[in-house]
Amino acid sequence: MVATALDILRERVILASIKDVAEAAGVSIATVSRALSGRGNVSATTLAAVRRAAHELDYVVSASASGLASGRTRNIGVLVPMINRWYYGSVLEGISAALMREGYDTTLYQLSKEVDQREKVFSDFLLRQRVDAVIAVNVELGEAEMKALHALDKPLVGVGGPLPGAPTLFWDEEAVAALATEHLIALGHTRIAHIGGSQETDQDFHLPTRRRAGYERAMREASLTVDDRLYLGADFSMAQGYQAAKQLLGHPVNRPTAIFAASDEMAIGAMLAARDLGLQLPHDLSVIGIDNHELADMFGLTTIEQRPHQQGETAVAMLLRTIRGLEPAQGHPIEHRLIVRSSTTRPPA
Amino acid sequence: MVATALDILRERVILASIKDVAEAAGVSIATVSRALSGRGNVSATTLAAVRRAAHELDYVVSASASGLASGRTRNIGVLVPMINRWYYGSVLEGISAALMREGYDTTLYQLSKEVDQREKVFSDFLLRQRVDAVIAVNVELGEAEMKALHALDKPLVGVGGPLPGAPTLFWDEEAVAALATEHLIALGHTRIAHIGGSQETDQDFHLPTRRRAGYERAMREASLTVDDRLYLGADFSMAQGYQAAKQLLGHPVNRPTAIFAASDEMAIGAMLAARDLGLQLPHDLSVIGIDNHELADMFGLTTIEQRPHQQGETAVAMLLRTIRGLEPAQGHPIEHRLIVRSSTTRPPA
DNA sequence: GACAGATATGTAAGCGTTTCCAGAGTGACA
DNA sequence: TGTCACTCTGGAAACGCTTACATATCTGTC
Repeated sequence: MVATALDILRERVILASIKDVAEAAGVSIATVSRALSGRGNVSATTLAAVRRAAHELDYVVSASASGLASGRTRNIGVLVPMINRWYYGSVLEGISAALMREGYDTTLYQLSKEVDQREKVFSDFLLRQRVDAVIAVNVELGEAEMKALHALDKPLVGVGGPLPGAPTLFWDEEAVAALATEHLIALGHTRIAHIGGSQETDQDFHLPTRRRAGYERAMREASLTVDDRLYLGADFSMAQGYQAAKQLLGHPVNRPTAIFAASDEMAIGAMLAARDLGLQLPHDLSVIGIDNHELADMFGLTTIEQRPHQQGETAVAMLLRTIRGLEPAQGHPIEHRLIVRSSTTRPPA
Repeated sequence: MVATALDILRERVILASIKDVAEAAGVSIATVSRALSGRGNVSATTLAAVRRAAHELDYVVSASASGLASGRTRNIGVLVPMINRWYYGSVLEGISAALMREGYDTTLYQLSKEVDQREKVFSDFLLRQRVDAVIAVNVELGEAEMKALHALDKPLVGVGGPLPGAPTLFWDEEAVAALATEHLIALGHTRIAHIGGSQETDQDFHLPTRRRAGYERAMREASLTVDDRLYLGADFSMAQGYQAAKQLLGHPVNRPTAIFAASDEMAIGAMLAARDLGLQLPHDLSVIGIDNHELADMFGLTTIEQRPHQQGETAVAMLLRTIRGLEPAQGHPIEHRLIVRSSTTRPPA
């Protein structure tokens, strides 16, 4: 019988257990466990022998057995409301890369819109004793959910959203929004519109409200009137940003000279709308967004940078401090940075 | 001492074990296991008693213990090259939602660009016996990696990329590209440019090459000459699509009347470039992409739809068939659909 | 050279399940 | 009434580790 390429693939490996390693190295299984896990004293020669045996047998510790015996799983649960948006994808990439570097697995719990599915995450999935800790990304939790999370009695870190009772990496949303607005004010704009969140988006996370508050504060501090007709809600997507901008710019009276959008995607939508209306950018209209989305550079969009990948990495670092029993990390604000590109300029004379 | 809101959160739950449930229900632990897992015979009354006891004690089976004893983990490993792109995020959402519905956890293995990290996925992470099966999304695996994957001897399903020896959900890339090209030909175009992949992108997955082949086949079948000057490589991003289109359209001689881009993002970049050059769309230039990206609708982009969320769901269904011991699913092509919007029209007279 | 303290190793008791096996009970049938 | 087949249940042996405890060996000190 001729071995085909596929036959070779089928070549199956019998997994070695700690016992096999112990025999091969000529020591007890307790010593193997100590040598490989780095807990307890092992002489240098024994350590070397065990390592070599383990390597030759392709031994990898069984997660179930180790987890059952020790209560540690080397696995972290990550709670996200969705995955296929640039922000969440980037945070996840950061988290997953950092965890892998530290030898941890990442298991993903997407909080579905379907209520019973969402409930199951808290009542079943997280209770299976599969994770050592939880990172919650930008999720607004109900009281029962918070209780369930804390009842796990496992380290917990929040990213983005507020997470009562747990260290959280948060953006000072108000300050960020104020900064964006102040940038426009400093350029001389007075009629500044804001495209923020809608009723709907605000239920998920209160961020739009806080950004709007920052915008209004900056306006007032500059003694500019806040005109409700210059506020429009949208769902943070490019398409709705486009719609909202058309609405704002199409009105014959008192057209704004600048738009502050609560996300880069909406800001880009606004730029496209202005162009379609025949406005010259940035001469006739300045636009600023928030995120430093990967598309911002291409559109020359002035924005405020948040680095989601970095946030994911930082959250992992905070979590590991706690897991390793170091003084637990404190929640703290994420730094932000204004990136000025070509989409903002002085208002037309 | 007054209980604050945070104190309430700290209220800790002692986890019940199967023994507690057995005592509460007045049966043996073996019976509880049978009742709750649905394996083996249990009388209706016993079943009810066990269920009630389990519910009252908030009992959830320990993943480690169950995994150790049975070898089943109720956890699926998902291999992806990256996360923060619309396509991957959407596939992941589909996979994760479908798995959760079935009571499975999803653990994420992002194949890093760093070689040693990538190697660790195959040599350590996947061998920890933490997963029951693996879904590989659009990853081009080396021979050693394929061997490692098959050596796990666990069900394996591929999405997108080719996965020798495992059922794969794949796109007929050539047919899709040919269809896009034929759409333009049918409208009367003869000078059709193609923006495809670059050397670099092709190393990751051979998809750009196959798409180019489809384009050339369609051209030849229509007796049109394939002009190498009408091919440009890019990295599938909007920015590089923009650059490539500027290059193609800026040339004074023999400007193409249509562009087929191998991704919607590149196609949108091309549309923006054309606009910036003062061309009237779609009159002066037709553009077609591939993906039906979430932005395609807003830009009126004609495209060929692939539904990544759906693909994720389907992959899970295929996997579960195998896990459950049903006749394992066969790999098969994903259906595709031409969606005609306003970005394509007849060439200028 | 005796002894304390540190270091290295082995023994064995879990960890919380699943599942094989045996035995008890039940009903059908001759 | 005895036998067989079937359903239901419990006892107990895994599953592959970690770790408390006991023991043995090695330092250095006086």
